[in-house]
Amino acid sequence: MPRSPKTADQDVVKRRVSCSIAGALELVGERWSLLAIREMAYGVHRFDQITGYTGAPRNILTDRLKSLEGSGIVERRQYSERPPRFEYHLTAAGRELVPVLIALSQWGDRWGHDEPIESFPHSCGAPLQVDHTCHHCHQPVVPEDLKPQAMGIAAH
Amino acid sequence: MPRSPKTADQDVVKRRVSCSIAGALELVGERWSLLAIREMAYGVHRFDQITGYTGAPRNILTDRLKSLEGSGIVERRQYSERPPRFEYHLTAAGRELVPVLIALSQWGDRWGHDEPIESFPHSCGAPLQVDHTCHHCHQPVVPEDLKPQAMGIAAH
DNA sequence: CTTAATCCGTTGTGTTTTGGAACTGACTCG
DNA sequence: CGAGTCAGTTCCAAAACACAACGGATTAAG
Repeated sequence: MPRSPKTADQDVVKRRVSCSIAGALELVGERWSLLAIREMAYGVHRFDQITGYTGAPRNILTDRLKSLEGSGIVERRQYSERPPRFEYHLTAAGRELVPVLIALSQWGDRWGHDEPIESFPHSCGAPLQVDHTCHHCHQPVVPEDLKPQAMGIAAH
Repeated sequence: MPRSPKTADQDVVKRRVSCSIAGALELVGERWSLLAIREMAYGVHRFDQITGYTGAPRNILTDRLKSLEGSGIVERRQYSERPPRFEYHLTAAGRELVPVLIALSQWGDRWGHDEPIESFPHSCGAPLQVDHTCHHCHQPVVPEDLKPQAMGIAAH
């Protein structure tokens, strides 16, 4: 019986625009953006190096860096006057994307289709494996925590 | 002086292909993919509902779901025989993307350009704020942990 | 029985975004 | 001078995208 219990559907669009995930993806969800951010997090700050390491086409990277700068994620620092040259650095907002990168990398380690890669070592020496815990109750955050009644979703 | 200390640059491409972040982005980095995954994590499993909530064009969503199914992130379950109808569910791989979604949403809450949104409540009741800690040493993971000597990056 | 509506797509048609490669320009080094 | 570096820009073909319309299968309403 393909007939659902009829949910209010006027606000179909409301959820989309007022969602932090969609909002984040609007700023960093385009191709190459997160990879460029990864490079800067690694400590790579020069245009040519970023293109080289990410594989991003130069013109695309130009665009991405420009828009990331516009979003306050990247800061453009001039390091040479007379051939005007710039370095790209993460702002505080950019640095706070690192958990996203780490989460992606952990997932990629486990489920990516490429050969198994050695993961980063944490500063403690052990291979980094991140636990996600609630700041308040210190319990691990599980997938079901994303499935809340919040935002007026009828239970399906 | 725009002159770097000359680094070996033959393996410029090596890093890109052998990176778990890039690998993950190849599978879920396209537009609408993560939003569709978000919906399934929320418990929304039907085509029309997913298009409605995400705003993704139908044909694009068809593509995305197909490719996510091919990557083993989404499972297509038939729930009606004679008008053949399907539901889309996350696999284990898909469910493990939830930390990525949560990290993105936390970032979006703080830095997204839209109006401040109320965040999810955790199951403990408090507004969810996630701590990222090393599974071994239980220390918080900080941005600098991503900047390692690993992967043969010369210090810049 | 006829008409409308739901649900899940597919097709068709333009627009936008990409990717790749070549080109510019201002230097630097030997 | 000639080769090399660095950071872009420009050009163009190819791919991805958005929108709207169409379709078949079925159930609900009048």
